Amino acid sequence: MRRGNPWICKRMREEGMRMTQARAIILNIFAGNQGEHFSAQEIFFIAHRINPGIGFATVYRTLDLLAQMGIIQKLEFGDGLTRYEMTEAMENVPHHHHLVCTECGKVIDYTEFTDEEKELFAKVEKELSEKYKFKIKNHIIQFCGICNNCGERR
Amino acid sequence: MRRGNPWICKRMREEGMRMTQARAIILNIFAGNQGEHFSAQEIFFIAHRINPGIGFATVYRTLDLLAQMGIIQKLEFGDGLTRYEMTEAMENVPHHHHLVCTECGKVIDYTEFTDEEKELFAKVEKELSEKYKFKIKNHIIQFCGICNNCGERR
DNA sequence: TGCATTATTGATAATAATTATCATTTTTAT
DNA sequence: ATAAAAATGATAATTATTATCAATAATGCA
Ligand SMILES: [Mn+2]
Ligand SMILES: [Mn+2]
Ligand SMILES: [Zn+2]
Ligand SMILES: [Zn+2]
Repeated sequence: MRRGNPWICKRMREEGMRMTQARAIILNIFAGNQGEHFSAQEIFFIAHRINPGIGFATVYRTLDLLAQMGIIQKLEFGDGLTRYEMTEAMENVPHHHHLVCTECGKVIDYTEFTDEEKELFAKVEKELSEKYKFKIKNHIIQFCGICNNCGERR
Repeated sequence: MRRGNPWICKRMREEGMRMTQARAIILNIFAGNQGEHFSAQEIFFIAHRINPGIGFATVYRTLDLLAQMGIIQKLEFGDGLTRYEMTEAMENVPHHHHLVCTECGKVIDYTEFTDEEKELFAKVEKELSEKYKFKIKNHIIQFCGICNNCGERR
């Protein structure tokens, strides 16, 4: 079986870690499902279908590891589950923000940013960094409200 | 004992709910500690000091209720605990965003927004609302990174 | 290719946060 | 004061996540 993105393999080897079957499978799940926001359970079930030997603990460990490495990012949308998606450090992953429906939990990604928006954000990050001596690595932006569906059935 | 903000009492009565001791105590904790981000446990311990009869379940129920009413807001900063703060629907609560240290968990509130920033945000919300038919109620904005303290000890 | 070393795994138990249950107590309107 | 209903607190039950540890698989080298 192909053992996933060579860049990731290299980074792992450099830190004395190994590219294992379980890790490759989980990475593939993320790579093959752009735009999804997976919980540990969801990853477990999908991985389990591919290799029924895989255990729950490994899923949690791998998610932690990949998050540490900056390959995936932890997200919480208020439904009590931690969710994960690939970061834009990975190729083909566009920068995006989220719309979260507080009624049904639906999450919409959007990627349309005006130049004005991008510039302003860069400026704000720079100012905050300096003012608070804070090394900003990324931002999480969610607009919370009521989605199309939930709005209608009122 | 004073039974808290009349506006909140009124809203509760209107929906057939009652302004109870426990609720008043918890509301007071929030009102008296602007800028804190309390977990259920923290609220429980403080409330317990004021009235040792108060129970854990009531704390959870009250936090849920107040969040439903839009008086407090749920926040998750990635430390596994759900936290709460008063919303700007309450008087004396300024609109603000968060800086979150991914190393030690420290959270900084900041309230300095330029007019440019505010205008742009209003515009973006409006455009998103229309494009995705999404009633936006509020937004959660966090800049994640490494705080002053954690940065130095590297 | 076979082997030794050691990171990783899977099964399982342990934690810890949150939710559900239900008899008892408060609140509120009369 | 009283009756009806909402709310509470003690406690058990769930549920997500972590820790443990013997067994397994990945890696570098002979
Ligand atoms: Mn997303
Ligand atoms: Mn805050
Ligand atoms: Zn919805
Ligand atoms: Zn820090």
